Amino acid sequence: MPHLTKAEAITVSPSVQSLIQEGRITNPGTPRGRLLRAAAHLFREKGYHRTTVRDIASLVGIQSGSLFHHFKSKEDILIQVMKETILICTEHLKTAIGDLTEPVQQLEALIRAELECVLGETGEAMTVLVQEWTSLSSDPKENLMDLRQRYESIWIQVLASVDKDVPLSMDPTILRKLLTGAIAWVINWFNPQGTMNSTDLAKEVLKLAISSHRK
Amino acid sequence: MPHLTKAEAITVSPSVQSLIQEGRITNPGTPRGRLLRAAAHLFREKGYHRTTVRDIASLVGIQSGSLFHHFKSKEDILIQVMKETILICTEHLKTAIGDLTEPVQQLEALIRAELECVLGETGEAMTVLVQEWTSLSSDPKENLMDLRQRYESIWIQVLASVDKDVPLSMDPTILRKLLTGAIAWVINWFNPQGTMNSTDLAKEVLKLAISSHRK
DNA sequence: TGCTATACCAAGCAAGCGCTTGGTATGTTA
DNA sequence: TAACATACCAAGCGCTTGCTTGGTATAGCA
Repeated sequence: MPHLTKAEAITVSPSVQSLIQEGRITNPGTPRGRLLRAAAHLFREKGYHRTTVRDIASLVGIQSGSLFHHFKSKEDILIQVMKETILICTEHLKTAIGDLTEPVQQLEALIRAELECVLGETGEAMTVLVQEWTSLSSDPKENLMDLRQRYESIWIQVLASVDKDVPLSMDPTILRKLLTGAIAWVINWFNPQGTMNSTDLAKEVLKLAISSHRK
Repeated sequence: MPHLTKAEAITVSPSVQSLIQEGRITNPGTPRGRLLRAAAHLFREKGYHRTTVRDIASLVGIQSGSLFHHFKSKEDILIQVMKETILICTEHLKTAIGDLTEPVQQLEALIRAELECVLGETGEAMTVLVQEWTSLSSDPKENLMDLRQRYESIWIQVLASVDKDVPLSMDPTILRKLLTGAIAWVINWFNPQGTMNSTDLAKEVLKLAISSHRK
């Protein structure tokens, strides 16, 4: 990400495109959208606190002060990044399931989708979302909590349907929390350019969840 | 942790006590030790970057400047906290295995021990250790990497011996990475005061690892 | 052509940050 | 008892931070 200019073509998936058209997320072609992309990138690279507003501004080629024409504070940027990240990832989950009917296949699709979200451009935002949770004021917190809830409900629903089919090793709620951690952590060790791709990794994670083991 | 005074009795486990006597970690009764404990506590509570040297100093009741009599920089404090945390947790792993001979029992003991480390006082330090890894200069990094390697080798050894006994669902190296994430994440959702204690949780995590499932 | 909204710059302010300095009190050793 | 090491204080320096201010250029619309 050398520099974000107006000329740069922004390619997004169809599902994200519909989110833009509905006005649910910012168009990445607009100045505001470019700033959000730059912020997400930097948050991921060096974390929220070590990223300065000057860093973000210079990445899109404007002065740091001009940034506050688009956002009312640095925290506001974080909130927007978090919000749009959840929306995009929720959309990814939905399209990943698509018209798959087999529960286990749905689960594998969910795992792969979440892996790609974590490894993707806004990966850090998901971690930051938890890590910086305490530093948010309560108003945006509720909004985000609601969005996160919808995201999680997709998981719980699929896990429950898998459970009826192939008994899971444990309660879906706890399993989901453990999987969340396992998946979120891959950002710290997994190299998508290595011999193993995200599809392979998804199959491994699936093995964690599905097992015929029973106490 | 209202205030750390000299008078306060410091109770530590026998294994940690031997580490102190060997001079491998700082005595928590000394000023330096009290500062390290305060720092670990604050790093866990609000992260490394949001913790100021003034925060740490005021928690032990000294001026912020006096802190630099004991440590040459804030980063130095982080390094020491990381170092001692790994040493203590490695010791916990060893004593957890104890004289257990059954590999699966050893694995369960390891899981419980790591859970207690993560949920314990220095829990954040383990996360910070990864999160702030990039902000360290290369010299202390190598030292810490070596300590971490020894910690991980205990896990890999036990997992390999389990594999011979009860086939694991996947390669021990990958399994360990996934488990690391699952366990590290519990800090974000698990309440040790709830109906489920860390021993129960350890049994659940064990189920993730052990299964008769094979592709 | 004038009006307004958008997008930005140049300059800088107030607060907070890590860290330094010069000095003091206390206890230990020679 | 002199010399020294340890543990600290009081004051503040230089820098970075998020953010503000007053003003300008451009474009669409009336």
